[in-house]
Amino acid sequence: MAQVKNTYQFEDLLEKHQLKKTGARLRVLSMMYAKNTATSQPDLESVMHDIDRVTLYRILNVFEEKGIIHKVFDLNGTANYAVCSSGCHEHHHHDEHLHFNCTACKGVFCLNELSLPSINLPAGFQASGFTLYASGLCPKCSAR
Amino acid sequence: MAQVKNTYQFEDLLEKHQLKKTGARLRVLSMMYAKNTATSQPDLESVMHDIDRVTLYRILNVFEEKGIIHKVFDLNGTANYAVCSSGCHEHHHHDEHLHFNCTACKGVFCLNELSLPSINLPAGFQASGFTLYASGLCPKCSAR
DNA sequence: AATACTAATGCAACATGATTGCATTTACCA
DNA sequence: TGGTAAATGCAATCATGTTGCATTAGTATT
Repeated sequence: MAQVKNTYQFEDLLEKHQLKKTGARLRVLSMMYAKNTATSQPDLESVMHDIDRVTLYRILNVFEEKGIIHKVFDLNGTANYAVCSSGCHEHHHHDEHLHFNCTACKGVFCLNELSLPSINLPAGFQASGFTLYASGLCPKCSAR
Repeated sequence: MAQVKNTYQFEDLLEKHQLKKTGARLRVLSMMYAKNTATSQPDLESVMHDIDRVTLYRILNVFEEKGIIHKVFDLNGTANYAVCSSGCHEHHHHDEHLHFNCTACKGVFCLNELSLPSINLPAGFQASGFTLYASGLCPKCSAR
């Protein structure tokens, strides 16, 4: 879901994680918080032409390490990133929700409101995290 | 699960799908049926040095189209392929089972015996397929 | 068994995303 | 307002995925 924030809140967020408040990081944050779908690095590159690919790569990496965003792969296996819900902490992500891949618009939706039912694994398997993927049509695309 | 088959059965399998019985295809089949984890193309390349990358790529693609194997992404977003269970048909995969990624040995396990609980999606979303991913330690790695 | 036809393969080349090293710049604290 | 470590930009490399085309090989037919 889109979580509206202003620049001051983004600055606080960076400060909280001991990250310097740079223009690139603030722009990435504002873009990711403004949309309700996950964002791939190519998505960011197509908008922020003046920021180097490697810089974006490292921004996404450090945001993931700090628990600000989490990574989710789309149907092509390319990494997408979405703003974490409140349950995320550094080095301990809590993205056990449903990731919906729209086959038409290629959007990746994080449906945080859905909780996963408990799963019993076969003997010997020790799971540290679950992620449920669904593919199909998102509301906009299915309305056509 | 490892499904033991002999060469004649692999030839029948290819014939059934109107695919020519070539050495490369038979070797890929025997390797994939022999193991109980999913196989990436780099895995195949590291063993079958004499077969071209592109050939392996196309073999995996045609096997997936025919419903012989199905694709599953590992934690790095690279494609892995596993032998389909009985429920798979051409252009209509039935891989709605649990995919387990071992963070230690990097193995990808398809746990066909587990069926997914039913999921209620938010209004507007129309799902055509589900896949559940778990990450953690497989039996061998957790035993250490 | 020889032939012909189509599918399958190998090779070259290209595309995209991920990743590292290093020099330069910038944020921020003393 | 410097000084310092972090952040950025640039160049380069690697891995995987993908297409086109010439050659080879499987298979059906005679």
